[in-house]
Amino acid sequence: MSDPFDIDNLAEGDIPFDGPVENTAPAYMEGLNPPQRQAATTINGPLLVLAGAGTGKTRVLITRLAHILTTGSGFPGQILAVTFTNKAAAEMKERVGAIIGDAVEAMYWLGTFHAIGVKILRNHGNLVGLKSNFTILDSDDQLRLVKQIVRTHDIDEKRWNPRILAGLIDGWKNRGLLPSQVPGAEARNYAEGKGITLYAEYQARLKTLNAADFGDLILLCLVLFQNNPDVLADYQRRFRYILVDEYQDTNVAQYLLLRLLAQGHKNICCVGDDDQSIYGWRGAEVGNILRFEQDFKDAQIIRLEQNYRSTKHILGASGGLIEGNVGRLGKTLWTEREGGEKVTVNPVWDGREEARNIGEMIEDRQRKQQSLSEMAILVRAGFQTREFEERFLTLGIPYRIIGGFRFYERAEIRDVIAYLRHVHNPHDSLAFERIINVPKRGIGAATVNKLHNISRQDNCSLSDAAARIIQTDNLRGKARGTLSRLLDDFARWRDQAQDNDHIALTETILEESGYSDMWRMDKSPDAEGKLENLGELIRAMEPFEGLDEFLEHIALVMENSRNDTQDKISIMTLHGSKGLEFETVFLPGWEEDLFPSKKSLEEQGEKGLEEERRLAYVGLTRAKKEAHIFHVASRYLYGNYTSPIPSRFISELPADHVEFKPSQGMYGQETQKATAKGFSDSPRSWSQGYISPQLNRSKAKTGISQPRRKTATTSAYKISDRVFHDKFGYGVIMACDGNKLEVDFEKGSLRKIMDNFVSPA
DNA sequence: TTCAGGCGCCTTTTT
DNA sequence: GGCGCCTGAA
Repeated sequence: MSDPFDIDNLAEGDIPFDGPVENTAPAYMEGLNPPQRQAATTINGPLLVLAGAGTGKTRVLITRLAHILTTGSGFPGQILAVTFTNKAAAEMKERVGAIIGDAVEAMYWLGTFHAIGVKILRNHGNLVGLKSNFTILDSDDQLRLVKQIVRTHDIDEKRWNPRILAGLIDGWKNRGLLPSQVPGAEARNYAEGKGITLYAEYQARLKTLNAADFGDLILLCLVLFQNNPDVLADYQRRFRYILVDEYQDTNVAQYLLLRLLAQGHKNICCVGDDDQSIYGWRGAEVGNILRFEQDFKDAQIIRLEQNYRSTKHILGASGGLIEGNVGRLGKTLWTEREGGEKVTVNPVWDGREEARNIGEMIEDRQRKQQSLSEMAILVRAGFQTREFEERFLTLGIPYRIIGGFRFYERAEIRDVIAYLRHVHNPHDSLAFERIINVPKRGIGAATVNKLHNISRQDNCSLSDAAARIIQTDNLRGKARGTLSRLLDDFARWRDQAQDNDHIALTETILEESGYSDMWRMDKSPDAEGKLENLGELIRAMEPFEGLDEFLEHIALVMENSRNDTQDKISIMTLHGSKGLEFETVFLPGWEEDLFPSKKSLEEQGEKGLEEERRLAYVGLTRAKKEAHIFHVASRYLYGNYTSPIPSRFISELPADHVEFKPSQGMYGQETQKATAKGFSDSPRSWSQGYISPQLNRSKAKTGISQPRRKTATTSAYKISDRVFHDKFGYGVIMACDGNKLEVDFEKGSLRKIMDNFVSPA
């Protein structure tokens, strides 16, 4: 499907830096191969760079930016550089800075789509009904607001879950559709046609709240530009060069925004890989990349196909797999590297076996001096991580789970932020509602309902409503007093906020509101951790100048930036692994229904299957040297044992690049290929040839635990010491054996744990 | 208003 | 099997 002539044709095109510059190529160009160099220097006109996995995409992006700036073709402020994550934006800034120095600080328009949307709306939001200090709602706030609206409409929430509506609204916004533009047919998707009305109401409500949700940050920019050609023209003039990373992940709204902005200078460069588009389920449109040539006249396309990451076998296996997708732009990755091991397929009995086998392989590689940070376990779904965690805790293999709960999403953190948000902006009713009865003040649903009614009637904020109600007899006794006190508290905190010491302010609020006390009194095992998190929040606030900056930061950056330098193996979802690379990659759970995900196939059909296949492709291509696929015969899922069949993706792998491992004695001596038929046709072969876990465990003991025991030092802990564990909380040591402890945890479990996983308490 | 027990769901996730 | 959400009783 790939067209090898493309590159040749393009290479002979009129590239400004052919010839003379070749000899005097600046240092930052060194080491780029011809297509990479061409991608970095073709700065005029629309350009699509199709960058396969591991082909040096980031390098090209950085070089291109450096090239534009050092040749004086554009000033830092004239470049719009868009990424999808804050992490990617930060990395880009750092690496460009390493080449061009402090000038990178002037790259005001380098950031995520959303961050750029915010910048535009803070300046011109008044043209779309937003004051410049508008609040950014996260998905939690968004859902609460949707619920409120649904409830005013007498809709059966059982039948029409507000979450569905929130999802629909997101989807519409991703496609750049205002309530008036949603196709009528789609109204039927929620509550017999009320969907669009509710969407309209939701938008109206956002305006009263002076708030925007994530989708609005793009959608309202579109509206702004469509209705105000003069403002658009300004931005079109300003953005001399536009650069978009991970273009395959753009949604329709983002694409439309780019297209508007690019009409000025038409110097737009999009970099992406259609084979790595894995976010279709949240609105990403692969079509954007497939259509680039039609949408941007005279567009050039450059393919980066030389892979610098993986061995031939890994490229062969992943390349063969992805060929199963139709409608690709097509690339054939190649490498100069020789040798390497085949991708292995490992049938095991169940999830515990899977974790045990992978654990052994990890220890094996550790003994061969491979560091843990060069290994990763990539799973399809979050729940798969548990089995590995448990196994690694017993083995004492340090691990790191990437993704999962994020710091700013924890309830206690969101509570404190709600206090701060409401101090910062008294009209932030969602924040006010969140903490109006946290800690418990005796202001329950009945009171809040009254407040909502007033707020709707008088079109005022919730705290205004509160201020009004306490003047009346509408609310009596205790509630009236506490509410009045709460309003006084906020008034006082707002005064204190004038001092511009956001840290002291937060500490005051935590104490005076009784929030810290609430957790200090709490007897539950995680209360301690919650208090620690509050401390961490205060620390996280330190780098910021004031409350404004901090709130803006956390609205857009939800990730936990705890740095952790210890050598650990990474466990993460396949989605989370995009853009990363490891020497060795373990891919457990390649079974039908789990991977490809049943739900994805049910909802999206062939389209869903192709996205799952791309996910498999992403997983395999993370590996530099080794990729090991696992599938089980018995998977414990939602309280039931299931007998899955191996993933169809396994049988799609080209045989030349794959080694099918024997299934741990389950088929006797015979090395059997695990085709999709393998297990389902002969379920009995599992029970017949299967070595019991007990047997295997004793084998594992002699093979694995022994050398570990030799190096075991005497633990600093002794029996009856109290300790704390990140996951299990507090406990008391019941037994010590070298550095292995047996701990009776207060949450009720008795566990064997390596001493470096606990701290004294 | 609060808390306990029952019901239903259960992929991926950034901003 | 377990968590979160909602409902109903005190």
